[in-house]
Amino acid sequence: MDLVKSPSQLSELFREQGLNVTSQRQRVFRALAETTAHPTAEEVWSDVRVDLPTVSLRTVYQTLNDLVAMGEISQLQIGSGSSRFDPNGEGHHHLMCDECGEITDIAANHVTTPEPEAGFDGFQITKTELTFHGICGNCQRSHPGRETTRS
Amino acid sequence: MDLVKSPSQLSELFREQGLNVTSQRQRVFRALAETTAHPTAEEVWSDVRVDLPTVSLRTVYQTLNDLVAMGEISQLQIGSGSSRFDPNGEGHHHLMCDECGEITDIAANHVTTPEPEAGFDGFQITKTELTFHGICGNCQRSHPGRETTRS
DNA sequence: CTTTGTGCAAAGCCTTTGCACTCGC
DNA sequence: GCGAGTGCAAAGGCTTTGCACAAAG
Repeated sequence: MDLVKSPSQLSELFREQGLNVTSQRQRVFRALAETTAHPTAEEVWSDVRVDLPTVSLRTVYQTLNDLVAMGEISQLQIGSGSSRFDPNGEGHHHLMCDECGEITDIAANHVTTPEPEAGFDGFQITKTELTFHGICGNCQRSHPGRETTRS
Repeated sequence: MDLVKSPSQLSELFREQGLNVTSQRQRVFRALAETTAHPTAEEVWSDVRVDLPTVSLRTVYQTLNDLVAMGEISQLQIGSGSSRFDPNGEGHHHLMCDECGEITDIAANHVTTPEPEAGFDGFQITKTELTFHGICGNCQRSHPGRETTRS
């Protein structure tokens, strides 16, 4: 059930294709292995920049596209905004602040993942993702209690 | 814990503000009461058009904006794409096809909703949303077994 | 010297709104 | 006649890519 190979496997693959394995590319590989379930290009970028602050978004797209071309990850064109890229990244859930939009990851083992009863109309479930909506600590501090959550 | 008033309450409110309650507006109210947790304007539109096929997206935006202005719903500018509007809409979960992006609702009682253990860093959870990712029946039929889910 | 990376700017797409007009009460 | 609704088209924002040049091995 893993979809994305480890950074070293991907490196190997790149070499096989005659592509150099640069530090930027390796860092993208790692980002894909470590980040959230379905990151956008920008999320990958921001993760990569932790270690390589000068990397350009252009390069991230490039590498992501290369990976898509090789069939190593898939590009999901979903809904409105940006594409999301699909590595494995099992075991993440989300805590999302409805106020500021910040998303925090939660390790899966902090929560019991429910199993739905059987497939719905032939739907084959590959991944279960939990999103807890609410107000993050920061936003709660900013304003005592108002519009978004009214009591 | 309900955030959005019932259609009739909202109608009343509109009248109080000196605004007419038209069929379009009422239908938007109902859509907000019935639809998914955080619908986009377009999702509301598409729901409304079930009954009022000629309604314009413009009108939906108008009504939604009115409601936001009156503080009855909140507009969440999250991530990249379109704003989402926040009514109550408790009790929905999602089945999302990673292939075609189709989203199906599941009634909450088909699934046991897990409770996370306590708040994470002061995060106050107001809503738990489950998203099952996978491949829908249609997409499975389209191609026997390939890239997106590899075995 | 060739392959990558970079930065900017433009292309393209999508959501959202402004405008001018029509409709219904 | 007035408040609302409609349709279109334009504005605006965002993601993604093309290009020309710089850097690295």
